[in-house]
Amino acid sequence: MREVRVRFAPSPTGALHIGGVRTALYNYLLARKHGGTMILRIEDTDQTRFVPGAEEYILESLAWAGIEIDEGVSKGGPHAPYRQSERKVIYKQYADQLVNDGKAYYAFDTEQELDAMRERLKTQGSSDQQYSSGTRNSMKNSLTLSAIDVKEKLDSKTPFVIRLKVPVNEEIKLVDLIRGEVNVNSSQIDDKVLMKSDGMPTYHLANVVDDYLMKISHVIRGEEWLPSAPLHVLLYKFLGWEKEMPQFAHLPLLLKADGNGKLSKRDADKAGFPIFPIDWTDPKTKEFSKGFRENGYLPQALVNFLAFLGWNPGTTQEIFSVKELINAFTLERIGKAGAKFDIHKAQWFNQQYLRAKTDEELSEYLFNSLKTENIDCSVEKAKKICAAMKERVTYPSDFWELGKFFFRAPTQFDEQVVSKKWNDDTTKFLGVYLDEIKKLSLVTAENSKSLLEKTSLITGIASGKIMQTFRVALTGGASGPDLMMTMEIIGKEEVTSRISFALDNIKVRVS
RNA sequence: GGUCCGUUCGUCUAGGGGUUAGGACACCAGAUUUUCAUUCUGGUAACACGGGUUCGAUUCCCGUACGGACUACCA
Repeated sequence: MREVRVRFAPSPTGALHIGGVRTALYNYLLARKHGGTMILRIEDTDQTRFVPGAEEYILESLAWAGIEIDEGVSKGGPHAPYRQSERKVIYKQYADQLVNDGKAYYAFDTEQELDAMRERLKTQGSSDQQYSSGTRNSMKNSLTLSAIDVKEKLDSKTPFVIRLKVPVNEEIKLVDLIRGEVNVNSSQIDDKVLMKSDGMPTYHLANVVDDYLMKISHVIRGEEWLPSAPLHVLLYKFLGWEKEMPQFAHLPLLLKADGNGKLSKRDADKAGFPIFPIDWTDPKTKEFSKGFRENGYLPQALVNFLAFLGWNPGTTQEIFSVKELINAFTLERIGKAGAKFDIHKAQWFNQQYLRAKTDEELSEYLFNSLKTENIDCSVEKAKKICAAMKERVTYPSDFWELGKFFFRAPTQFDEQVVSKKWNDDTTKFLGVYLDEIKKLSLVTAENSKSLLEKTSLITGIASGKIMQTFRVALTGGASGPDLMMTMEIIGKEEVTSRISFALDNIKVRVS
């Protein structure tokens, strides 16, 4: 097997879609598995779609996800530059070569003329309106114009593009590592523009030239490129690079969770989950897109989730560290069908990764929230809270969101529980409990528990009957972690004042 | 419209000519628990359809349907 060199080649036109992150991940996994090289190339040949900040966004997103770049933009390397806009002269050279070899030609058609051609074909009922072997002879190009005319146009700086002269009726075979053999007849392919009138190459020329020059061994990209892959094969052939042609692997698409179709920001917004790695505000439209990072997803969890969208190891193991992923990953085990993006599973992965952390690591998350809330807390207390909350959080912010009551006495009480279960037994039980707890010097989970039993004996009320109202009195909410531990954490002062407050403020509803 | 790609529980998927079609998420139920959650146990639930080939097809082949991608001087 030749040296593995793969590339992730996004264009800086906005936020990096989560599907792009998965593509990058698979590239990265393959590179790491074979001790190869992961290259980041920026495909910015469309100047009209360039969005400032997008490249930085891509870099930051990949770094956050732990996808390391060995060579490329921001990193440098033997094949620099890695930004296509900076490689203009290189592409021109190969485009010229193709023209000289008779594999490509100049075309001078204006936009209006192209439109007219398509319109004409349409009204004729033709099934395709492509600029191809069937139409090129009726257009304005170096194939139909005299050599003198062409020279004159070129000299007078008439805008032109260079088009590939796609042969007629030739079977083009392409072996895709995921889909197997794909055959396309060349008559189906149009005379793609290789060089645009602004002197920039199109994606097709640029990616083939760069992949060759950068010695790419595997092209792993989204399925949307499959239809143009035969064209790329043709280009390799025409350029004389057939032997060095990389292997192709076209990844199945990420689809929306319900209904059909490609996963879009619209759908994600509607369902309330992100589809971009990190927050992004479009500098032009000011449109905001939320990110997985800011929404509390751990990068490892997201990576694990993403890896399983379209790939699986063939075992029942689901939790994989990046190292394990690298080890287990093979292109052969990538599926063919599109995968629906179900955020539930991502949440589950997030929970799993959160739970695997130590109380100490977890308390960092809590401290983050406490800092913005301006609340002081000892490390010991934070760790205890995290230990108690660990099994019930999905996101790091949940430690605060679900555990506010550790720091703030309730002012409101769960309506449902109060109206259903708050009764004379509750007030009686809590009254006695309050008196007893005041006698303790320190409240621990243990002694508050035995006090519970003691109070039960004194009052003759089973503790089970009042536990829910007890919790509401203490925390305001109907559910939460172990109550005794909660009492230990908030301490005697808080426990007594909260019980008193509840007793004074919750009205008994006579049923 | 044309070309290409795809189709196993609701979702991610394993499997593969003869299986009780397996796992995970979600969902439901029971158990545990001071509540909720956790945990444990159990359950509902799938081979798109029609033709072949075959003793036998969900698996192979061909169609159909459905879905998707592409069809720009965008990537």
